[in-house]
Amino acid sequence: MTRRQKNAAATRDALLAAARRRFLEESYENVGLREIAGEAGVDVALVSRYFGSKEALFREVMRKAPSEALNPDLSPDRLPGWLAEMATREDGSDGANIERLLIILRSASSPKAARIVQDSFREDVLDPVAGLIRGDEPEMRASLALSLLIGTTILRTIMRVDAICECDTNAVRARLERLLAVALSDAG
Amino acid sequence: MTRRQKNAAATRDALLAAARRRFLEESYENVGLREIAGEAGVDVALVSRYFGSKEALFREVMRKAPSEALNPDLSPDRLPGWLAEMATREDGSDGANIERLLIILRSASSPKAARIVQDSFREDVLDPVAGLIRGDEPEMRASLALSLLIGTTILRTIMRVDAICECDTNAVRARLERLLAVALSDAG
DNA sequence: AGCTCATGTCAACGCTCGTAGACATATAAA
DNA sequence: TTTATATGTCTACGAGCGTTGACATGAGCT
Repeated sequence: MTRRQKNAAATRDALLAAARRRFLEESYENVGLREIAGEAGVDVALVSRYFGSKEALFREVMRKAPSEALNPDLSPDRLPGWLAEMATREDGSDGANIERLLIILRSASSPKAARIVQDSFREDVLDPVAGLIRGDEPEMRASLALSLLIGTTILRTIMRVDAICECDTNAVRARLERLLAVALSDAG
Repeated sequence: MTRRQKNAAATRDALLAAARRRFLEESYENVGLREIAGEAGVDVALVSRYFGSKEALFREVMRKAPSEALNPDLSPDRLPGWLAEMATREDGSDGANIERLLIILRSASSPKAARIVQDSFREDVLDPVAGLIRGDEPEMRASLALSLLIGTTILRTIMRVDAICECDTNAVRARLERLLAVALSDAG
């Protein structure tokens, strides 16, 4: 029984998209290839054919994940507001920018994905933010700011803490923005 | 071949200790019962006998994990310094206090451990900290402060970010303490 | 139309996992 | 010393995993 039309590129894209959706909601080990293939409406074997291995598929997901998150044109002054908005954005709206970070956090403790995830964090998240910062020890200050983004993301998405999820988003955002400004500030 | 002396309590403790050590370094799914039993110098089947199931063993690890982390006698003024010190403590020293949080973070995205982990975070981490805070919306402010602790812990332990790991610890701690004070402050 | 190769499906392999039950043996009571 | 029970070991099951190779079939060229 062959139901699917034959279109290699479309199939590859469907697999990639399904994989991204799944890896966004569960960790590397907890997403099965049959699950991904099923969501893409395709047989499992095609993962091997098009990507070689599960690890390679995951790497490709990371490579293709939206990274407009880190707009290098952003001026340093607007960085706190922008990070705060990203951290408090509702799931419904265009949260695509934070997708990469979420995938990273979900699979951070998966041995086979750890390296990929660490590299992606460094290259695609930490370095761009640090690059926007002037003054001493930009990496350290960027790390502290990103700690806030990471922490709130985990509390909201994984721990489901109501005080962050269901409260007045504007209040949280304002507080967060102030915190981020302090974290990024040049004052030692 | 029966090498081990027969001592139920000691064996149970050995299994529990080995499980805690493993769960501290890898996520729920990535730690096998054979691995734990091996580290305890015991056969796998004893896990079933003494704890019933892997999930029950994990629950017991959570139940027994050190929770002096959250000293309820701590005065609110000292909270920022205490949290900052916990976040920057070297691995070598007595980092036992942060063990529970690390286990929580490692297995947060493991479906079978998620519930246990979420409950433990709420009861053993968030509530105690929020209980120390006066003023409006203590849970929200506690969440923001804990976001910093969570974020820096992930960057240090899982992402291995040098800017946080290998830099001048005192500088990071001072900055962190200042941030935590802002996060916890009553000012809206 | 007929041929051909890319594309998709299917079945199965080897492995590891959590778990269970039969078996062996050290310990303690009789 | 003999017996009984708690304790530890061994084997194996069934399920799920990633991966592979053989097989089917549709699309496009001649």
